[in-house]
Amino acid sequence: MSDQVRTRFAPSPTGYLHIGGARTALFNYLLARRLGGTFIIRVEDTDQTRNIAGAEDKLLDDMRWLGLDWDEGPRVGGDFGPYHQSQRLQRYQAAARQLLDAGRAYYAFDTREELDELRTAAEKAGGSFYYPRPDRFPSEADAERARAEGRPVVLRFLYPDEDITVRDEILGDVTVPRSEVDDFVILKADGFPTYHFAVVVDDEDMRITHVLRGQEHLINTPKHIALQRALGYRTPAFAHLPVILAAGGSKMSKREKDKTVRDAVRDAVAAGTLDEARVLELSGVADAEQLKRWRKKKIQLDADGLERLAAALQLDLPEIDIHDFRRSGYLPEVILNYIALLGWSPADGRERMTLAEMAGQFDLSRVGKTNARFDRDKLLSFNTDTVNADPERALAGLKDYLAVNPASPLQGVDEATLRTLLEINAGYRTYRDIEHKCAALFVEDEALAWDDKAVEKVLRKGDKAGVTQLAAVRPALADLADWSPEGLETALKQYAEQNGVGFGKVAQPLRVALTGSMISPPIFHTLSLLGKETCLRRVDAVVARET
RNA sequence: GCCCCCAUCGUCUAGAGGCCUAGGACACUGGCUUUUCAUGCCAGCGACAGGGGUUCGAAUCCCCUUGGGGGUGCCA
Repeated sequence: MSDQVRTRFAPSPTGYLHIGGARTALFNYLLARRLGGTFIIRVEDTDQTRNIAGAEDKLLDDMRWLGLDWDEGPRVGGDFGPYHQSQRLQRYQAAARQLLDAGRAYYAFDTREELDELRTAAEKAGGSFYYPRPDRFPSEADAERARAEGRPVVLRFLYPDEDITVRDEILGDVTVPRSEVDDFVILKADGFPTYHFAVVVDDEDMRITHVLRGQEHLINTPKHIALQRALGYRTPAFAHLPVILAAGGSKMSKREKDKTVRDAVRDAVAAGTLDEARVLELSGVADAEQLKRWRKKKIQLDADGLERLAAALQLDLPEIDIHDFRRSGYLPEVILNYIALLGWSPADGRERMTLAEMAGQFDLSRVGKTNARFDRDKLLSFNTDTVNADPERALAGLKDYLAVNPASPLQGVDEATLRTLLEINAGYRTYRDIEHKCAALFVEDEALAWDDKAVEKVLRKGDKAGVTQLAAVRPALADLADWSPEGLETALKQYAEQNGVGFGKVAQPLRVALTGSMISPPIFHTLSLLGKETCLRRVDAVVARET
């Protein structure tokens, strides 16, 4: 069938899969699945200065983790490859030759400096830069000469003298005036194609029928249409997706992480909990001068530096990349479900859907036009429900969480205990929550984090009532043989009753003494998991210290 | 500056001229459950940006204003 639907997701290997990229990938996936078509991944690695080693693998791993399987592309191959633009250079050169021969493209030799100058001048004059098309196009010999002289040689497209209308499946007809587009570069000086050119050639070669991408590409689309016409290609259907914005209304970007850390560092240094030298060491920047620049928002820290600082400050970084959400303890199907709703609403009005259910009813006509803000609370809510609904799924998810969080205190905990943890934490929101809540059960006594407010309120307040209570209940615990949650419950409730104290008066001091905080799993499980010996040791230590 | 896109509760959205005294979800507030934190259950609060038209009738159509977003690269 020649009208087989073919969609593609075309990321650049510059980092992890971004949440916005994931949404674009998802919609392309859903459209292909819904229409019984083919979903393709193509790697757009034409900017040699921006490619990051290892990024492609991470990106594809994130796609796999999400469950967005592709039918053609890297790792799986296909009949329309290669699927890396860097391996398709001959194709672009051939297409460029075709345009050159047809008089639809011409050589240009301007240097960066010359172009910058023209741009600045145009800006000063209050207008947009517009490449001045020469009266006579340089010849092949001129190009040779320029090359010999060491000038950059690029190829520019002769943009047609007409307004071009994009028929967008979501936005409707959008006309971009001819005056807004100039003779843009299609082949760079290094012989690589520009994005605009590569996209057009590849989409044709790969028989792409539907191009779904972010709205930031809308203005570029006339360039692609003009190119397609000049080359005699088909023009696929276009659909420009609304942008996903951060809660504050700006674009979701790594900058948010930077800001979070910068603010926290400032506060910590002011409070004296973190010193300058340590900041410099953790940040990973070369010297104090660079650190100063970072403080002034002139530069951004790299991911590792941000991670180290966040860890030192016990700070949770805002999630931006899919990998961030994975590390924070969200389930992939939840993320997909949530981001699908950012811009799309199913006809049946349901909100909770599996990938297959979404694919069963995805429809471009139900994709909205307005930008959507990312709401972590709603994502959290979805995750809470999903993770608490299916114990087996939750266990697998927890194992995955541990696989990407090597420093987790839960590392090395056996499966039976993990199951118990899941059970006694029923109602948890993310795996990170379980980790926070249960860390005290798996760290050494010396490593316990003491919450001053908890100690004050539960142990010291009222003439050390809590400490007194601890000392009083201690013998009962020491005498107890059955250290199971049930045995503990029987014994402790009996103790409370016999001594005429509210159960909370017994449980809370124990909680703080054993975990250093007012937040923990149910008290009987906390005791049981910790083991009798550890419990008595921690109680004794607190009683000794606070008396 | 110029060009393009957008505009319903705090947020995501339903709504395609009368079905809307505008529905749902999340958040928020109050109550209940509870040994902590969560979860759960119940109830409540809460929007058609403003102004002009068109029409018997407008959240829905048109125009203007305002606001938001995007673009203006040999980045994608």
